[in-house]
Amino acid sequence: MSDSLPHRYKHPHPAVTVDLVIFTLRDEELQVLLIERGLKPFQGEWALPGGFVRIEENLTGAAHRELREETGLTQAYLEQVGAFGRPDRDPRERVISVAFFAILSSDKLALQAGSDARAVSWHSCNKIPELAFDHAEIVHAARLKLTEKINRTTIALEFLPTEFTLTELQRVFEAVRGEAIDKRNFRKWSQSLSFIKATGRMRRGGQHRPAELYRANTKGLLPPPRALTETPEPFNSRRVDVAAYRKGFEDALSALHKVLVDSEKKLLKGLVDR
Amino acid sequence: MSDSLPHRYKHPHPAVTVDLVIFTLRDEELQVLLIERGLKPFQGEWALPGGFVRIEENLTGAAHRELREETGLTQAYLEQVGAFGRPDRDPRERVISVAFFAILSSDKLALQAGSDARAVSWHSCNKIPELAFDHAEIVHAARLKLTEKINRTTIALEFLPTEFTLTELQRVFEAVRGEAIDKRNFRKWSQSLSFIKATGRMRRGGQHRPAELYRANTKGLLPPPRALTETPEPFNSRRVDVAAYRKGFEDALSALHKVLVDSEKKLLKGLVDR
DNA sequence: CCAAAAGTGTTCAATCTACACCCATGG
DNA sequence: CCATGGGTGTAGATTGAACACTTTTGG
Repeated sequence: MSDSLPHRYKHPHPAVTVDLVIFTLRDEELQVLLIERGLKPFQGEWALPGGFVRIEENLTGAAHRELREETGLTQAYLEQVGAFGRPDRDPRERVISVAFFAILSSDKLALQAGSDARAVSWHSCNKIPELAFDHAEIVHAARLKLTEKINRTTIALEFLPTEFTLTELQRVFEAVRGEAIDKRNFRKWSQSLSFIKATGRMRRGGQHRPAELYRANTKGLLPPPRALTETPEPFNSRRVDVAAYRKGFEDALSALHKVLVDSEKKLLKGLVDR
Repeated sequence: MSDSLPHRYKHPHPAVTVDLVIFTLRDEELQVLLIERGLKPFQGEWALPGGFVRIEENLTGAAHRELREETGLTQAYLEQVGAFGRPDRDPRERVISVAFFAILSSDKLALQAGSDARAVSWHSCNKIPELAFDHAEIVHAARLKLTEKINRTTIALEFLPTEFTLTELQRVFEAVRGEAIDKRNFRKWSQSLSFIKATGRMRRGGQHRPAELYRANTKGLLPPPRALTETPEPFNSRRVDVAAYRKGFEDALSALHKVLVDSEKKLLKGLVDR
C-alpha cells in the first residue's frame, strides 16, 4: 500500500497542472483546441489539453511538453495566463492549474490525433461549448490577454507562416478583435510600424491581382528595453511607440534582467511599457 | 515517523506558496514591503512576505490572509501577477509560487510588526536590495504589471485615501512612471476622464493656497464590459476610452461572466481593451 | 511681504477616421 | 469580359506636448 503512495509530506500539497489554450486562425475565425474527456470527472465534456507538472520540470517546460504531446509541435509562441486555484475546481483533489496560451500558425494546423485516442478538435471562439472544470474562465482570461496584446506587440505574426500577405495579417487582427477593419487604414498602420517588411515576392492564385508577400522585420527593430534604462516612456506617448514592441519583449527583458541584475542597480530608476 | 509525514501521494506534489509584492507611496516614491528572513535558506536576506497556500484555501484567499498577517489590513487592492515555478527556485523542495501585488493607500501605512518578530520595512523601488529566491524577478514582473495598468485603469486611486488632491494623484503617477509630469496637462487629462470628481471641500495646511479635494467618481462610470458584448472596441480607439476603465474591471467582467455564462453565448463575439 | 504650492489656456504637431475608385489576374 | 481580391490618398477631427504666469494662504 505505501508503495503505491510513496510521496509523503508533513502538510497536504496540492497537485499542479498546466492547461493550454491553443489559438489558431481557421476559416478566418479565432479558434481554440479542445479535447473530449475520456475519463471522469466531466467524462464526455470538452476541456483544455493539459497535464501534471513533473516535479523536476519548469512550468514553461511542462507547457511545451503538453503542446508537443497534443500537437506534435516543438516550437510555438507560449505565454503564461496565470494560476487558477479555486479549491473546488477539480472534484478529485486540490489542483492548481497554471494556464498558458499558445499560438499555432496556420501552416502548422495538421492535427495529429492526440497521444491517447481522445477526440480533439478546433472550436470557434464564438461558439465554445460548455467546458469541464473552470476551463471556460481560463479560455476567457486567455482571450482577454491575447486581445490586449494584439495591438501592442507583434504577436499577430505568430498566427501566420513566415511569409504572408497584408490581407492575411489583417484577417488575424479582425478575427482576434472580432470586427472589420478598414483596409487602407490597416495597411498604412501596419506598414508604418515597420515590424514587417516586403519581400518583393508575390503570391499568385485566385483570379485576381497577385499579393505582395511580407515577413517579420527582424533587423533593427528591438525596442529599447525601457525597464532597464534610465529613461522610462514619456507620459502619454503615442501608440506607435508601444505598438512596435516586438513579440517576446518580456522574455528579452527577463533574460536581460538576469544578466544585468548585479550591475544594473544604478540603472534601475524607472520602469516600463504600458 | 509516518505520523510526521501523514500526507501521501502517488506522484510527487510541489508545495504552493503565495508571495506578495506590497506597493505603497512613501516620500513620493514607489516603495515595496520586504521582510528579513529569520530562517534558512537565505537567512538574513530580504524577501517578499508570503507563505503556503492551505489545502482548502483560494489563491486569492491565501494572498489576503498573508496580507492581513503582514499588515493587519483586511481590505486592499490585490491582483495576481502570475506563477513562478523554476524547479531550483527554492533549495529545500519544489515550490511553485503564485505572486500577487497589493496596493496600500498612504493613510494605512502604520506598520504593525509582522506576526513573527522579523524585521519588516519599506524599500524604495529604485533601491531594492538583493532578494532571496527569485523574488527580484517577481518584484520586476509586479512592477511591470503595475506600470502597465497605471494609465489604463484607475488603479492609481488605490494609493490614496478616499479624498485626495490632484497634486497627490499626480505624485502617484510620477512615482509609478518614474518621471515628472506637466501639471497642466495632467490636470486636464485626469479631469477629462471623469473617473474622479471634485468634492467641493478643501484641504488647507502649509503656507499656500488650499487644494480642492477629489474622490473616485463611482456613479455612471463603469465602462461597457466590452468583452461580453457584441461591439468590441473599435480599431485604434483613442486612449481616453481605455484610460477610463475602472479598477477592478476584470473582477467585474469575471463576475459578470459567471452570471451570464449560459445565456451569453450569442454575445461572445468580440473582446476587449486596446 | 515672502515663500510655497494651487490653479489655469493656447498653440502646434502627430495621429486617427472615414471614405471610393482603379488594377491585375484567372477563368 | 468579368468576377475577385489587391492596392492606393486626402481632408477633417482628435489628441498629445510644450510652455509661464496669477492666486491664495500661513507665517
